[in-house]
Amino acid sequence: MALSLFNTLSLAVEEFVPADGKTVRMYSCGPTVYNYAHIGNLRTFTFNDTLRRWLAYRGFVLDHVMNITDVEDKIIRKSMELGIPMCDYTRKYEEFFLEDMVTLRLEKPERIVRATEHIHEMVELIETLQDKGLTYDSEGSVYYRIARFPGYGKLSHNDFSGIQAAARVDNDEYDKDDARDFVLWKSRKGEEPYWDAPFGAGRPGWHIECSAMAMKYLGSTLDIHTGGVDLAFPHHENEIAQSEGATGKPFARFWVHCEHLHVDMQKMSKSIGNIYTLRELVEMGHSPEALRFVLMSVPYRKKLNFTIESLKGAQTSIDRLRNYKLRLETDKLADGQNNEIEKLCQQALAKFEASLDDDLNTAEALAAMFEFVRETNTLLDQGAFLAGNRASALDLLKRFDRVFDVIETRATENGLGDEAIEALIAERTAAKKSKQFARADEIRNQLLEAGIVLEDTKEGVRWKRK
RNA sequence: GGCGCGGUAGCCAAGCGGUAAGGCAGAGGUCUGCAAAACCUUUAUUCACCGGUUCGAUUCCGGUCCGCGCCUCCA
Repeated sequence: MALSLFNTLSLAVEEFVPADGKTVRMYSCGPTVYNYAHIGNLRTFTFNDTLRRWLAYRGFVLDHVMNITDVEDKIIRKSMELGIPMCDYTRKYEEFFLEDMVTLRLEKPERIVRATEHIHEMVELIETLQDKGLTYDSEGSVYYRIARFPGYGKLSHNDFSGIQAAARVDNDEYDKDDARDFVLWKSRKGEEPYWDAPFGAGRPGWHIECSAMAMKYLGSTLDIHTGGVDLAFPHHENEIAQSEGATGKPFARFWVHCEHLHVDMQKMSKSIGNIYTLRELVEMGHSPEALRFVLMSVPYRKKLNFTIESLKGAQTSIDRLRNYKLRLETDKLADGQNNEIEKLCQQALAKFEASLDDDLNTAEALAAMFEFVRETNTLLDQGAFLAGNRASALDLLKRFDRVFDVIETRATENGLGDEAIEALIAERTAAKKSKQFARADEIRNQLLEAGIVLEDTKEGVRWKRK
């Protein structure tokens, strides 16, 4: 089966091929940088990463753009409260975000673009919409007149025809003609940051940045546009109105949305106090890979219920894969090649690939791996796994890690060097031989404290860094 | 009210017409000086409930109950 994705436009899983057959032009709504990203944000960005990696695995070239929203109401309010220039404030959180991406092993999109560096493009886009008669001015601000855009609601599958005739909506804050209308350009207020524009000083509305930047870098029609489910309406619906209103062409062929993450069955919220950040989890002693594993273990279209328990389970699962890899690399195996095992490798790879092709079914892909690990561990125990089978099993792990990226460690050498460790192991082996088990255990504990775990196998001692 | 999603073992979760993957946790066992690692056995005669279609339904259709999301800012 070919690579397919669930498209919010059609509410169906469709086969995906980039328009030009080769390069995937993809846009992802990025973070608003006014705070640390929480694990819910991170789930969506991890989904972007999985999608990226799988597209690349399938041989497509990526041209992936992600925006950084660095001008927005909350940002303005917070930076003004703190008396810090807006750009200093946002730059700090942008850096934290990029650090988190590295920690979580999220691949960097080809381009990460800031809203404040594309005001010019936004102004031009608004002018185009004005020229087409799709806007109206109100007290220095510019609004989109949705009644002029047929098809509004096609992404969120809302039928707005009923309220189409609605006359001027009462609203203290905005002076809109229709409830669906939204602001493209907000007139300057007080000491807020502003930019000059033909229609007056002010700042861009929330939605315009994505349309302007996506089209600037990727053209009028994107292959894929991604974001969290909550963005489908109104944000993405409005992006469609802006972009298609201006170009008359479909804005994105595929809209792919990632479901939310809950914590302990509840929505994350400040009042409940169940908002976690990557940094907090790492401080608590959990590994970034464990979080990555948890986030990837539930397919992106299902709500994910995060618990600390699941994080611990994820770590155990990762350790299992790492132990298996170590075993493949270090076990003494008899010469030859067992064809049955080669067949198992092929089957596991086929299931792994088919699962991810099927709308990124990461849960099933994981199952394929674990099934393979269990089966071949048994064969390893039985001595049926031969030296000639090593390569294909390791290759399978490598392919798995091209997407999941949780097996390879980034642990750096700490304190003890390899030679010192080998020396201590030799001493312990000698102690064991002369039945001095107390001394042997003492050495093992000493190494454990240094982060070295020993395993006694039939062929001798195997060690690994924790 | 409108649109959409979901209810599968203690927990997470796949499967979605042919008789229940996988992970974690638990119990017992093999191996070991003890560990660790690994393996084996064990944990759903059953997939919220009630009807219907079918030779056959967890999978399709209708209804009921429960939970959730969006419809205002939100990943």
